[in-house]
Amino acid sequence: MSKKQRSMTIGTLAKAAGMGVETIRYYQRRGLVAEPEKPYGSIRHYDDQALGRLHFIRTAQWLGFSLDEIAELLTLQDGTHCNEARVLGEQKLTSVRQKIRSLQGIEKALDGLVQACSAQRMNVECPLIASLQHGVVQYSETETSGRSNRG
Amino acid sequence: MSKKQRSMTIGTLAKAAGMGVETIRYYQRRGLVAEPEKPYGSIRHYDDQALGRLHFIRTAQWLGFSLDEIAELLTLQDGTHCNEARVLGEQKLTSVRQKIRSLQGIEKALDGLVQACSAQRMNVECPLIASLQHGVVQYSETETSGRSNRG
DNA sequence: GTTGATTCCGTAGCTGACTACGGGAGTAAC
DNA sequence: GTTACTCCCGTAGTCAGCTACGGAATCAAC
Repeated sequence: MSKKQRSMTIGTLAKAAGMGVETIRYYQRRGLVAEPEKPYGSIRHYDDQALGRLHFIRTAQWLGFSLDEIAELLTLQDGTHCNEARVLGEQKLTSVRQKIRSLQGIEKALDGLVQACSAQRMNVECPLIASLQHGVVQYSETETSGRSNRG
Repeated sequence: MSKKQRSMTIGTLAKAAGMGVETIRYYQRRGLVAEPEKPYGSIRHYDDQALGRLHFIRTAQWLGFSLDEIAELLTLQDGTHCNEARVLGEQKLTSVRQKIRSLQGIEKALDGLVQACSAQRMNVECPLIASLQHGVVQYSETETSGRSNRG
């Protein structure tokens, strides 16, 4: 059960984790990964636990968690806060499903417009442009792309 | 067929379009909407065409177009470039469908984890946290959320 | 004719997640 | 023992799409 305990420099660690050195240093500044002690006048060394932490972050990011949320997840890391973790997961799941619904609305609208464009032959007006101009597209106010997608 | 040609100040226009004055001025700087002539020592006035332009931008944004892409769409505005517009629409449609697929993968993974958390009763380890730690979640490398979603 | 809101305009700040730069120190290869 | 890479560290820049600030001019109401 004991993984080999490599001792890596930050560059090696970055390569192993598939990310840049600067990214790791950025996570350190954000407090997401620890900065190991620096031997007197030497260079820091990282072990597989550090690598595991980076995988944790990557996977959580993929699941849609922000770095702030990941920091929160990491405080629950001892595994004894399953309820809290589950709540965070459920919230994320809700927002993911919301995004999917929004995107499906967009897909439908866009598909209709593209198909109308393909069908159009001799008409002067382009259906896609026309619908943007005249507001034919009806969208539900559940934003996904475009403005204020940083909330 | 003639819409009433209101003459609006930028504030009124902003209200009508449901956006802030600063946003409109930002679009002007980006060249997305024109800045009307300013009467000698007076204030600029906007008509319904300007409002239409803002609706165009909003709707295109909702469809997933960036402001740069919208600028491109606006050059096709005369309606005679249906092919070009359709190609842009198809590209966007492809990326929207890609995003949906990614999100569905995420939804599935997250749903599994949340359900495992709900089912878990006396076990010490939280399934969500554990899977982040040990990399149980397998994700396809079609990124949607998280890192480098600014490409 | 004064108060108070709005416009004008340039410039600067915000968010999130990086990414780059620069200069000095440490380390590895030959 | 020199060359060339890598590390360290702080600070600053990037991207997209806004949002805010500040000071002067203009306009609307009373």
